[in-house]
Amino acid sequence: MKGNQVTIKDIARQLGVSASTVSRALQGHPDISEETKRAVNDLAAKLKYQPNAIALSLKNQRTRIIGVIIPEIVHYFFSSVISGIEDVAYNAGFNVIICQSNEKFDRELSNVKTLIAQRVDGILVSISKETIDFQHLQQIVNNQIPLVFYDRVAPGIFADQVIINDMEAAYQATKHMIDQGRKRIAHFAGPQNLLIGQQRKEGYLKAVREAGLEVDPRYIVEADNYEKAQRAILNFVTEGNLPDGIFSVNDITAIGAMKGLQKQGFKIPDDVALVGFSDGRFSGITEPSLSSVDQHGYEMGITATEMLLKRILENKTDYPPETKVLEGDLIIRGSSRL
Amino acid sequence: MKGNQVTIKDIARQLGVSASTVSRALQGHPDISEETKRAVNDLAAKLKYQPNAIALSLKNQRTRIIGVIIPEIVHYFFSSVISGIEDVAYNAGFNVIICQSNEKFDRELSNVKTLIAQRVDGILVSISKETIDFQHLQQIVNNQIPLVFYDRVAPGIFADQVIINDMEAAYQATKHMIDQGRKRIAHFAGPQNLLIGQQRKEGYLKAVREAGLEVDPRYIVEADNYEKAQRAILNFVTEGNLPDGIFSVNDITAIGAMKGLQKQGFKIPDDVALVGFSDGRFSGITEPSLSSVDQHGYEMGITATEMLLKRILENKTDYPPETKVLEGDLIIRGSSRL
DNA sequence: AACGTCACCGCAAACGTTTGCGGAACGATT
DNA sequence: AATCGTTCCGCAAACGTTTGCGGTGACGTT
Repeated sequence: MKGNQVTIKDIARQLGVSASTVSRALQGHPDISEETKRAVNDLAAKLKYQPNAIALSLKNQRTRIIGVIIPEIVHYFFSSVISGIEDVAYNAGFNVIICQSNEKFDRELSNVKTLIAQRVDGILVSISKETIDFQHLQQIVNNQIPLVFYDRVAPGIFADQVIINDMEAAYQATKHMIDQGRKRIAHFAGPQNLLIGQQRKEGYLKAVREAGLEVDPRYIVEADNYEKAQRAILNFVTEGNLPDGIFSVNDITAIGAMKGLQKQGFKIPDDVALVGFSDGRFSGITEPSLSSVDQHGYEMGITATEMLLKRILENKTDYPPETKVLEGDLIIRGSSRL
Repeated sequence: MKGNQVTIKDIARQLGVSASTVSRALQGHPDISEETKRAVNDLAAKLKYQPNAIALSLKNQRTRIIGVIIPEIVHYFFSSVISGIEDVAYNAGFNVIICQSNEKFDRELSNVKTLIAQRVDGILVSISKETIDFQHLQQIVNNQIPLVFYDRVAPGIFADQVIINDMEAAYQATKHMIDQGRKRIAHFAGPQNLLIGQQRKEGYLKAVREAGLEVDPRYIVEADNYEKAQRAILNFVTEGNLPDGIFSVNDITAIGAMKGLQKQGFKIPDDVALVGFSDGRFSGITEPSLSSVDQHGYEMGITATEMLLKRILENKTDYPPETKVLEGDLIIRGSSRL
């Protein structure tokens, strides 16, 4: 972009008319003669004129851009969400600016500032694992920029949100193993400052308690990635208290557990049943295939963006925030089926 | 964005000074008295003033935005690339607009128009599987917008590109199986209008020929996804000409082959060796784990963005295009090790 | 001849910011 | 008293576009 892009003024100059005439001609305004319209449109096509979206944004006070803050793109779930967002945005004529927080609070902060500076028409946020202060998000609301949280919401912020029914899904996943006769079920939990971490643990606890089983604190381990899962498995083995079922906060953790157990010579699901969360491309591929909760990332992206676009287009300032709860579907595969 | 965002004018009005004074005060211009500077900065902080990036873009004729066209986000390789792009862009103070072509030519066309209209400072493109006409990409060059292709390049367009040494990597992958004594090696090939499809096939052919093996056309199948691989396997089985090694154009195809073969009761790697391409998160997870070529998506994103930023920042119009070739690393795992 | 009615088009302002230039006020120097 | 140098600030233009308003000329009607 160094000044050689064609503008309305260029067309006007070459045709010896004013910029306003060109503008109106391009819009088919009735005030302009057919002859002029033809000349303008022909020249515009010849020069491959593209209206300057920046000038339009400045004039119209809207950018037709929506900003997305995402913890990490390289995750099946999150990239599915982006895909859903992008599809809906595209069909509505909106563009998408992606900002990755990399699970860092500082970067999330910077992302919010950037998106506000860019005057995006709306923002979609899933907060980072580190985020416990929410002033920057409040700032979005204060600036009257429509805001929708997806998956990981910020408590206390008056905004729309779309989540899945984490507790219920976690309950179903755990109950499923109990129904198969498992008695000592562990939970590999996520960060407890994230609502989804709390909810999934709650669901697990509910199922365990409801079945009259003992809640063993040693069976609740904070482990939310491959390596931590492997270490947790080793701990179980060395301490001699291996569970007979594990509900993990996500798939990659479950797979870490699977690989760890198999390395130790244990059989899945015979010795230990496994259920993950947020059904990724992995699940069908492991041996045995992994039971998991399908989190419907693509649908979540679609839903969140639709909610956001609704806010943007009807731009009402009175804000009765809405919460949409998607159902997570437990998909039973080889890792938990006897 | 409906006019309630704080502008320089708001600050100026409240302080009874002009907009120019506020602007200079915020930049620490020496013409402005310390007293005024303090007043301006205090008020700006209090009102949480954020400079309007759109106005700046219009004035400066640069947006500090780079546009990315990507075939499909929901792929480990492509999402890794985005991650690399986003990291470099962020550190350089640039934003990233993502456009997904969904492997459709029409959508790619529309994406290009959008990015030009948005007057992005540079564009990164990996072309769709359908793209055989390149005028829209030439349009980018004509508009003097810096352009870098990554992974899937467009022939005949005078622009930078970063690719991996597909032929060599494919050659190594195939040769590796030959070295292990395989004699009847098949290739599951990608679309041949994509350079990467051609190159990987070339590498395969080179290794086969070099070993003095016969090139059997029945062993070269156009199959680049899970389902097509499964069908191809079935064909092999029913026709009774099962290969003893398969080099696939990507991992998901290799995994389709693996699952298909296992379902038929064949042993991997004993009966058939498998090697995939573009090492994803999958590879370590299958049973047996999948040999693959690590395509270094994250590094590719970094390299491409660095090349692009260089073009943007030095903004020279004379264009000796550069091609960077990254090395793909063959990673040998259980699926091809005897 | 005076007026009205069209059809067609241009002027200028506005969006928010930066910046060259000019100018006011003041003290200091001749 | 006139001039000069500083210090500090405002005016206006520019980026590309849209749009209300006004203007011009041609033609028809009285």
